[in-house]
Amino acid sequence: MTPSAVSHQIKALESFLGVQLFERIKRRVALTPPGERYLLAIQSALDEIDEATKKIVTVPNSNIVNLSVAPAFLTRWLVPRINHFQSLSPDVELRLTASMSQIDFRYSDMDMAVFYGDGNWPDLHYHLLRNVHLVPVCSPKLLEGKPPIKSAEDLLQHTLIHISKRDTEWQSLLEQNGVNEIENTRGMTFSSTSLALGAAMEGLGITLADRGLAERELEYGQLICPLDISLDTQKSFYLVYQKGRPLTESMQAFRDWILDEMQTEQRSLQQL
Amino acid sequence: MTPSAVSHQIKALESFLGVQLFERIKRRVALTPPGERYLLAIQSALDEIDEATKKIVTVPNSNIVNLSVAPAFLTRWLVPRINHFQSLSPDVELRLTASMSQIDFRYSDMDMAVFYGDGNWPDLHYHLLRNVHLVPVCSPKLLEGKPPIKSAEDLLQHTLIHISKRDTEWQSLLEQNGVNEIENTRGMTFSSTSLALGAAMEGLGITLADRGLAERELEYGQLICPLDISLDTQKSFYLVYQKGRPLTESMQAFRDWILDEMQTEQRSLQQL
DNA sequence: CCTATAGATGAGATAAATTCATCTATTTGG
DNA sequence: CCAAATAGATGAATTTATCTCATCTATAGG
Repeated sequence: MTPSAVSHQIKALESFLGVQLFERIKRRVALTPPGERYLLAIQSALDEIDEATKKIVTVPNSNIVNLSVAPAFLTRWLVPRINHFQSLSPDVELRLTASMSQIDFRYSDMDMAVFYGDGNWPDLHYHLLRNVHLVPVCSPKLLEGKPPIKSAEDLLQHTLIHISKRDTEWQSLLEQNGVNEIENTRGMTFSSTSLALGAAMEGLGITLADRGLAERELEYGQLICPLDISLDTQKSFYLVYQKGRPLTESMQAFRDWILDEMQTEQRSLQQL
Repeated sequence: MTPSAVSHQIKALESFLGVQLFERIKRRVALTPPGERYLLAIQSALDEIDEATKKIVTVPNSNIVNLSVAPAFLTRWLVPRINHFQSLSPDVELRLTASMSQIDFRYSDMDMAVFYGDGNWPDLHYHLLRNVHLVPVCSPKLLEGKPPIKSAEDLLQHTLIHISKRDTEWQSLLEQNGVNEIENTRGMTFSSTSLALGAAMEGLGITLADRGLAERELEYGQLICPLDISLDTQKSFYLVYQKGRPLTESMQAFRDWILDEMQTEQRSLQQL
């Protein structure tokens, strides 16, 4: 709203009331005594409306949180830890939806979301959860009886597993590691990280995955890192929700938990 | 504002709040518990705004009352009594304007008015001041050396004085008193009651006047009633002012005085 | 079973609010 | 002392919000 709009509105209000609310003093304005009194009264009333609106919107007993989550993050990070959150907040009910797209909150029932992206959402609150570093992973079975992989170039001897709409990831990683001319390599494409990881675990090839999201498979030896290189995607997972929207206590509980959990993991990783 | 507009606004508010305020029960709506709570809080706040606005608008020290008054009423009833009002409310300044038309307050600086009419003004507050009964009046000089006036028909032997735009008054009076065929009688027309009364006092003819407005002239013998008949015009003088507009203390003082004065006069008349 | 009615919806019209361009008068800095 | 910057105001144009109108669905009443 511009100063011009404010000036128009003040003029209209003074005309409507038949009372001068401001005294014009050269290039300044000052409230008149009636203006002071009116301000106090109206401010109080508007504060009450604001308070009542906040109370009504933040329904205290709304224990449901609707979450739209990037699928890889959902299945590989969140779901395994959900029990920890529930044990801390037993009365909160998370309603989880996997979605690869970045929903538009205006046309959605979702309360919060986990986006994978660059964090450029001016209309949203967003909290960094974790940066994404992609590393090549494959089944140990893939390498049995095969020459060891010692360089990025050696990766090309195998099937590269891509994820739809993220074709550039492999190319970026290879280029960063000295492989400049990449011919049409043998490959296959899946529509999601989960599917790609599943295929990799079956020994169908090598895919790229965020180390943190594949850590359980890596721990159990279902997947291994055949080469110690990684790609900084310049993208991250973020917790996002609408600006200007009061959070229920359940939403706050979830936000606080997930940020704290990420910090705890971050500390653990730094100690290793 | 139509039900349709209300429905739209309720829908928008519920969407904005993310809370259902009304429960739709077939063809009825009922407030939900959150709706009840919100209503109480918002109603209270809006009442405060309304109160603050009323207080700010009713500037306590505005001692001026602008009045637009039907001319006959002004000159013949109000002006003679103005001193009484001033003695009771010495700090109130009445600014009086004579106007035969019924002003439109939206386009006028007037605070209050005295209208002559039928009292059908739905957008205004109106208080009955007095009913208007017209009686024929003339100067005693007119009748000197002439046959006495014993019936309505005898009135036709004299010049009838009309007031512009109120031509039907004479005709109505005569018809009500048995004079059915009225030829084009000799007459003259003036633009106001005051002028007509002035002409009657000069012996130019007989005019119709409200008994109360001509009472001083009748008292002093400047005018007499040549025949004891009267016309109920179905119109009255009313004090009027805008609905929804807070009255200053001066306006209230004037309203209370004039209504009280009229009641006092009414009692006096009834005692006679 | 038909008519009337409450509430809701979408489109168009109207009203209100805001922005933009410009002005005047004052303040500030060189 | 003068030029540039700035606060507040104004009018016109644009944008947004609100309201009305037409219509619909489902229910109630005669």
